Amino acid sequence: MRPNKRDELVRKSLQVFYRDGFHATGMDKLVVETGVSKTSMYKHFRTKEELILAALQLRDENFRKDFFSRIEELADTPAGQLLASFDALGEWFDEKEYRGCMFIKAGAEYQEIDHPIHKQAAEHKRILLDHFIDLARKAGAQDPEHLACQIVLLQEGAIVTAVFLKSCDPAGDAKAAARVLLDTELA
Amino acid sequence: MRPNKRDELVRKSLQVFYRDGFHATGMDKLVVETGVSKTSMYKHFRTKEELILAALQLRDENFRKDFFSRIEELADTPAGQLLASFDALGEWFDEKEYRGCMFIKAGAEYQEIDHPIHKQAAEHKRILLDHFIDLARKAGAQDPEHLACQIVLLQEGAIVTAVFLKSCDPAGDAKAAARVLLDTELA
DNA sequence: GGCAATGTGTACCGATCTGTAAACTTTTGC
DNA sequence: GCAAAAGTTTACAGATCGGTACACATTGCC
Repeated sequence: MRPNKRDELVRKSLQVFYRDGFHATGMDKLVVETGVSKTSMYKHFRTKEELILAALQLRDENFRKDFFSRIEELADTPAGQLLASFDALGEWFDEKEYRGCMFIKAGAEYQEIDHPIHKQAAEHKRILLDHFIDLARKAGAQDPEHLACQIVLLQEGAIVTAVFLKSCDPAGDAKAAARVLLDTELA
Repeated sequence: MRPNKRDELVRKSLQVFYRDGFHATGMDKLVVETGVSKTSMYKHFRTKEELILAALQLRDENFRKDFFSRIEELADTPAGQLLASFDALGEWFDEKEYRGCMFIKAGAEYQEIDHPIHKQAAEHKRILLDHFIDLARKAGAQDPEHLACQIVLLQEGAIVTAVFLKSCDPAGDAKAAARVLLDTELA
């Protein structure tokens, strides 16, 4: 089984885009950082945009897999998993390579709502929300959608705040808030 | 009192940066959009980065002035103002030019924590947090800092979510969550 | 062995990037 | 009224942008 060059290209491009941003990363830099020749890149992807979309798709798959499986490791009840999501986020924030959410940044650099990159970022957020709506329903919430939206608001807020205010404890504060909301909703 | 060209340049550059992003906005585009010649721009600002910093400073001043004064219009008690912040955000989200938070986007495009632009964005967030800590204290919270952090998490989450999930009601959901947290903290 | 797929290096295209030079025009203060 | 300040146009420098052309090397498979 040979290591597919295409996958390697996407995997490493993802790292560079995450570290340096999309507009700030030129194709020449990717040639150096990925070790894949430009000719080869353009055989796999017709444009830089297509490469970005592939990188975002990989990120989406990896993030959801890691995030959800970590949550399930940390708790085994739906309500517990809703809360455990903040512990999983906290672990992420503590990684020294943490640079915020790739999809928030993608949406920030490609702002037109019809832009494929923006739409892909929005879809990622939508899938996450749906997952937590499902968890909220299983937890027995009176209004699962409402509760899940609030949980997601706290998650997004923590993700953003963890970038700017390292002195705070966004994951801890968000978890405490989520616990109050959860108790209120399940009461 | 002649309209200062420099201020006009910063004001219009701010709009373009907000609409199109920082890396995606070249100086030549700014020449066209602001009507100020490039030579004149570089007389006022030695680099593009300095212009961005000036634009962010203007944004910081305007945002805080508008946000805080709107909050005080909507409520006259500290607790009421904490909640009213979400109504003010909701009004902002409904503007058709809404494109998310300028400082989140600045931090996303300039990610190194030592970068002047990143630091300026972080400072803006810090000032906002301090303001809400003050409000929480005046509202009689047991732990003003903790409550304010949670309020801010909800605000940031709503700001981000309003970009991606227009179908939801981030401001309303966040306000409802804030009310629960406030009642718990003041009980 | 041989062929096709997949990869490579290098050189290049036109456009755009930030930033500068020089000569000229308008506005402003006194 | 006049000089300094502030603004303008035009042109350009050097680098980098996304993307392509072409000739050559490596690999997997039968």
